[in-house]
Amino acid sequence: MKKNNAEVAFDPDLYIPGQSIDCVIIGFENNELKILILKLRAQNNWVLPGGFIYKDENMDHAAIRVLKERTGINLPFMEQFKTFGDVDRRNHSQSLSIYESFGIEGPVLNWLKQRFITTGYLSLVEIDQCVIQSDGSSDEARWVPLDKLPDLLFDHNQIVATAIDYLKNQINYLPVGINMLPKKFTIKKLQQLYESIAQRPLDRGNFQRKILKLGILVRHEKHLTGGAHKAPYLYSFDQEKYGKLLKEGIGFNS
Amino acid sequence: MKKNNAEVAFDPDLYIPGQSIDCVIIGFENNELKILILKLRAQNNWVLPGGFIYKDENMDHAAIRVLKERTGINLPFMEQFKTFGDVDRRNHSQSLSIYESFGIEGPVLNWLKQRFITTGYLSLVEIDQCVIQSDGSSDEARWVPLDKLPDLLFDHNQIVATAIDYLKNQINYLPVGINMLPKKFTIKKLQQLYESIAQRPLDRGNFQRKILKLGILVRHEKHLTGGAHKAPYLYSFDQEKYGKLLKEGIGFNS
DNA sequence: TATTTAATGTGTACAAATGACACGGTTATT
DNA sequence: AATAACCGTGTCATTTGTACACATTAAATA
Repeated sequence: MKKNNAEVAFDPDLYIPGQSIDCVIIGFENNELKILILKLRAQNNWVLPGGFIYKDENMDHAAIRVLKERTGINLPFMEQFKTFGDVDRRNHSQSLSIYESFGIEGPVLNWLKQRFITTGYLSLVEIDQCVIQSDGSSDEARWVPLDKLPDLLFDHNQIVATAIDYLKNQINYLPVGINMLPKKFTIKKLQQLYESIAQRPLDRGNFQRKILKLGILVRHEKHLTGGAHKAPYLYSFDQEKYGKLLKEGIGFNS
Repeated sequence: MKKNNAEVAFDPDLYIPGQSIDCVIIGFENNELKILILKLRAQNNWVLPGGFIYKDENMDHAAIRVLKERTGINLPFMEQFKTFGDVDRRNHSQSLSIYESFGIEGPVLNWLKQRFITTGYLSLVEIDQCVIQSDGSSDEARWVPLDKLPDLLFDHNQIVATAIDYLKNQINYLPVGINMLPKKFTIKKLQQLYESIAQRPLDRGNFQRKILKLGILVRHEKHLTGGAHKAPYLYSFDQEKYGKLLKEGIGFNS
């Protein structure tokens, strides 16, 4: 089997053994939250974008780099949410067949066969702005709604669930709006985003009053829709004010 | 130098390399939060109770075992709060002199010299009930108020700070009262505990109303104080109700 | 041009929670 | 008997949450 660049370049000696990173990349499309998953090359196995940590690399940096390598997505920051350390979190026979299909053997195989503890990182992104470019380890990428997630490898379904739970809890401290929506958006879109995270409907009038009162939105010229109705205004975030506000938390009730 | 049991027994092959656990044990005494720290044997270096993970051991279990080994404290559960993965989180020359003073050399020394990523666990305890029994790695244990913490080794001060922050944030979901107070306690004590976590004074009347309304306290016979005043009532928790309530969260404002 | 449609801005009314403070009753000590 | 400090509860103004309503605006289209 022909080895591609990704395989040839993989030198386990460069990485911390037994420690990995998995990324939960969350976007918002069609009024629902979606997760980015990858199909491993030449297999029918779906996984989260993940990888290993260089021996001379901070873990937070590894999360950013790993995501960039696997998907081409370049983010300045990712949020650590939990470390998963159960012995049996990887199903061993499952792993073996994966490595086999990659044509992996010898010391590299042994390195990969060891037990791994993984740290979950999450990030909120605008799906439209993500141009997925695989490094060869996967041959398909897909944005999947939460309720349509397939069975992922290992404990990755649980990692996603934990991330979503974390997002829901930390909604007031994470840059939800500014990261997941296009620069300009309608208040309705923003409300729908909050609703899909909080998993409950919010009152339009109250939401509007509250979000405008925060003073973090800038109103723009009107939106030109194709609908037979008044076009909604477009807004964008006042980045500076938004950033300051996030530190104390935005007072939404999840 | 005579080797004690702890050293002789230490076989790095049993442990996952490069991965450690550090425990922030939080108690309440003299109306302030205190942290348990250990002084390394034959040194003037203070650290959090910490250790390594067996290759066939879940990480959550390792936290419980490590604490038991280092301090004799046996807890059924600990809460993971963050993983620390900066390259320079251990000061290297500092580490070396420590290992030297333990008489460590050869493969064990090399194993310990590697970079470590550590996962922080915290637990809330009743200080009176903790009988500290060292495994020999430390020769003194001390409960230190937060504002009097000395400089700890490595990034342990930062780990403590992160734990306290986590506790403050999760106050409504952690078994604060039931773990840190004796079985029977006065409402005033409970209030002081909450105040020391929230780091702000609470109104007595409102606190009393709120906590009683939760229906998780059982009132007992009166307290016999030595004070020249009406004795306060003693309460204990209705464990079952308290447990249920914690899942949805107790509505205190930190 | 008139009509339809949906977005917008605002009003209101009620419930619930918060926060600050106060009052009278209790009981061991002095 | 006086005192000290606790206990339970009351009050009341303020804020916040929640649900619903209504009039206005502007875009598309019939």
